[in-house]
Amino acid sequence: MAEDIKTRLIEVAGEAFAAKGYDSVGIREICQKAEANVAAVNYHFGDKRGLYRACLQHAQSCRVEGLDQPVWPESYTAADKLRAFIRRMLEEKLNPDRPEWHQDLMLRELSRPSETCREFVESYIRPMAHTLGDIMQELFPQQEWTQQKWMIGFSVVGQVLFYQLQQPVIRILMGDEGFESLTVDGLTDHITRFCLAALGHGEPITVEPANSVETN
Amino acid sequence: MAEDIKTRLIEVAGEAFAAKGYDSVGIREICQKAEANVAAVNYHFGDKRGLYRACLQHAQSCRVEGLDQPVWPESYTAADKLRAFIRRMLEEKLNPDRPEWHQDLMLRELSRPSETCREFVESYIRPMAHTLGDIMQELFPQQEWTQQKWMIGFSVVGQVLFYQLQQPVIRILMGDEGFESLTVDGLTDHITRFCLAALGHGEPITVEPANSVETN
DNA sequence: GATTGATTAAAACGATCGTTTGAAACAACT
DNA sequence: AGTTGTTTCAAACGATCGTTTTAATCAATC
Repeated sequence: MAEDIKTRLIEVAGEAFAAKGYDSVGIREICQKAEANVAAVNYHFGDKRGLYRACLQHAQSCRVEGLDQPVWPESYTAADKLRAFIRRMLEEKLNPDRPEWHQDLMLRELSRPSETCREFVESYIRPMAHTLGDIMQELFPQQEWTQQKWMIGFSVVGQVLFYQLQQPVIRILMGDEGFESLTVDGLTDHITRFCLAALGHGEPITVEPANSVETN
Repeated sequence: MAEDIKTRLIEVAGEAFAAKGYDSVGIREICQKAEANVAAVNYHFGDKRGLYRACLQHAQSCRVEGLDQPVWPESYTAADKLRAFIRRMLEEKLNPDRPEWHQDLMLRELSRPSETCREFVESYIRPMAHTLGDIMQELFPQQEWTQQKWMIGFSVVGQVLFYQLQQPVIRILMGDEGFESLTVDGLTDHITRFCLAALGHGEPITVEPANSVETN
């Protein structure tokens, strides 16, 4: 566990907030896990809301690089960029160097309208949308940015986010072994080919016979 | 407002639970809006959790027909069925006859593992997955049901759910007018064509020049 | 009209919530 | 050693939580 109390509190509280929600976590529960006194929260963060804000800020500051202003290799085609974009989104959830609660907390904040939500969208989501929009522009150079391109972007991101937001459902539907047979490589490949084919920039999905994993 | 207190409590509490979460809503707040006494909750539902369960049950019992065991017209091709499936999923959110909180509450319950979540998946989601699986089977008759077909199904559903789960983000990204320019018809058409093209059962998406709505 | 059972109402219960208090512990410097 | 400023601690604060209690109200039956 971390040495200083402020860090410990943020890590413990962030995980709890992400898992159960702001109101469902008491500061006594947090402080007990963080081996701190209850007054530590108010002393270091002002109040509970301040601790929550600190968690959110910490999660945002640790976000994965490469989604907002990525630097692609020269040789990359638009298809390669799309594949890299999708992979990085998927990796963001599974990155072992980063606690899971970071993105969980941010996704929780994004799911309901608030001032924090707006700030997050502008500083975090909007650049991603711009990156994806540039890739789209490369796929359809002659066109303007219309409602349809928003929908295409949402089709890409929606597929990726499904595996992060609906994890419990997937686990029940596919079973534990079926769920754990999903890999970043496999998902990246599927989603990328699915999207490219839909956009006329790749061969349609070909269904292959049952492989080693039987998911019934 | 409804006549009997039990119904009023369920409607008021369900809306609040769906919007803010179980722990963030007090029974005094609920009873005030429902014009009931605080003791009414414990009298009619045992305790707060009982009221919550009643809300969940009510939401589930009012679910839209046609997703679990749909009856397609004889003339429908697999593509037609897929389109109808997607449309009904989209309509489920926008159905004016049904309060929004019904699906919001269910989606909230589905987002975290619990016994209720498992029951919901088995009674509500699994049949939908089966319906979608049958459509897939019709598109690829010779194949067996493998991990890949799960991923294809998730690609379909993920696109639809995005518009329900990420509504605040979409609203901020596209702006209010841009968001409100999205129609069930338009979304159904886009997602259906996107999926069919990806699966090699339709022409790829063609990007058209800017239409009447400028969403920048 | 009295009685019975079901429902509503006001008040209070103990528990827990976020927060504050005031003193103790600690470190750094004169 | 003494002083100063910072951090930690146990205890308690008032407020609110879900729940219970007790009495009042109502409807129906004898």
